[in-house]
Amino acid sequence: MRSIMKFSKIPAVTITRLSIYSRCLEALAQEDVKIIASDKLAQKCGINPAQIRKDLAYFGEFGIRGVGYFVKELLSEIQRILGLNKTWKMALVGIGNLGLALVAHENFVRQGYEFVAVFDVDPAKVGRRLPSGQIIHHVDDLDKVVKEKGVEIGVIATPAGKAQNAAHRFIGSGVKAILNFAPIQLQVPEGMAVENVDFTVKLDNLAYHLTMAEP
Amino acid sequence: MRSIMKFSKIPAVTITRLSIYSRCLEALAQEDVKIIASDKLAQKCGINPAQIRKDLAYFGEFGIRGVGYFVKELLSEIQRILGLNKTWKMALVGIGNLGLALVAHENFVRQGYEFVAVFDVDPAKVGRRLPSGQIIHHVDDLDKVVKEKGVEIGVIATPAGKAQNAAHRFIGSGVKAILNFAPIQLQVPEGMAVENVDFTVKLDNLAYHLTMAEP
DNA sequence: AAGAGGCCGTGCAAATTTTCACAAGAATTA
DNA sequence: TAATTCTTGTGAAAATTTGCACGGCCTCTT
Repeated sequence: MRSIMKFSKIPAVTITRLSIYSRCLEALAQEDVKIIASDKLAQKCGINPAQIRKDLAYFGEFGIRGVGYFVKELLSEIQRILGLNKTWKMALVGIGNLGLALVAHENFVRQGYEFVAVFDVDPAKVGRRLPSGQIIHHVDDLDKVVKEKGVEIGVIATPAGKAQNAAHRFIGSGVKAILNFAPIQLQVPEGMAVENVDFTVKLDNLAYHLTMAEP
Repeated sequence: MRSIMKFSKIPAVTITRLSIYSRCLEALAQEDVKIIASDKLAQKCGINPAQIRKDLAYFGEFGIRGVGYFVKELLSEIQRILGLNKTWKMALVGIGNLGLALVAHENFVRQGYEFVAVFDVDPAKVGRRLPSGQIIHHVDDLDKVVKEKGVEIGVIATPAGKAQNAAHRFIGSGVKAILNFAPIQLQVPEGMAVENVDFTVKLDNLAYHLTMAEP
């Protein structure tokens, strides 16, 4: 199955939606809902029901006709598809306000993501230990520490000016995926996966909406 | 012009890209670049040059054939389109690690966004003043304070369980746009704009990529 | 002043993504 | 067992989005 999937192209939006479905299913499981139909799930997610069924169809058949989907089962299938049946090791560069908040964020751990190393350039910070336990390393040691700890995902929470440099270090140390909070477009080689989290882009969307919606 | 635009449908992705162009243009202005061609800008943004020209074409003609775009001029036009020629007033609910980081984040101010009020439910927090100056109000006073201060955008940084409640309060007080950091799909009435910032969705994309790219 | 080279704006085709609509399978009832 | 009622999985159509390719305008050179 995996080997087939690997060559068929699945839209990025589908993966994003799978992730959203999993959030909804988690909530449903919490409420002790056993079975759900695509219509109901769609309503919860604000998505067309056919879309849900089609997204799932890329990966197999998980429902029962006339019945729906078993919540727990579907959740677990989606998590398997996304690759969440393991703990992913992350490293963070940039221990500012945002960086600290990220490390302290408990959602990550619940979802199977863990910060195993943190870095900064500020000599005043290097060597200190965070409340969550990690010792702050200097960015110059990134390559060494990343390899030692087997980091798989790099997280960049530096100011914009330092972000590309951080990216280069991650690239050099063999990390293949980067989550970037800096408001710039990182230049990375083919095959690297980069996801940007840019609050101000989202705010700009809202500002545009408000501006257009005005009377 | 505005009144024409209001009825023609512009794709949400276009707005998002405009926002990205503006980040790139800001960087170029910083480097004192005066003029840029769509090809160069496209390269910087990782986007097709025709796409850029087409996105801009929704709103007018901003370039000079045979020459390119004046960086500062185009930047200012895009900012005008997005509605950034004013300061937007935001309110934050949820003064946890993430909330604190957001309030302290200097990028917002630079981009024309300002937190004019902050809220929490924790009695231990209510009444205290943040380093950035805002006094923490109780969420029960949200309606009153939001109306007093003329808040236009609500930001939710609560745990998932409290997010829908926060949204209801914003809706009730007449706020028409919400930036949601909680990992749930908010239920809101027609006409409200909601943008979600969900780190773990982005991480799931990376996890999927890494899983699929494996040998 | 004419010619050459560069780049924007845009019609049109291609590709992608979403949505519809229905056959097929599962449970429930008579 | 047959009829009824659900809801999935999926082809095919519709809608949207992207990318090409070229006419037209601008500047610079000769």
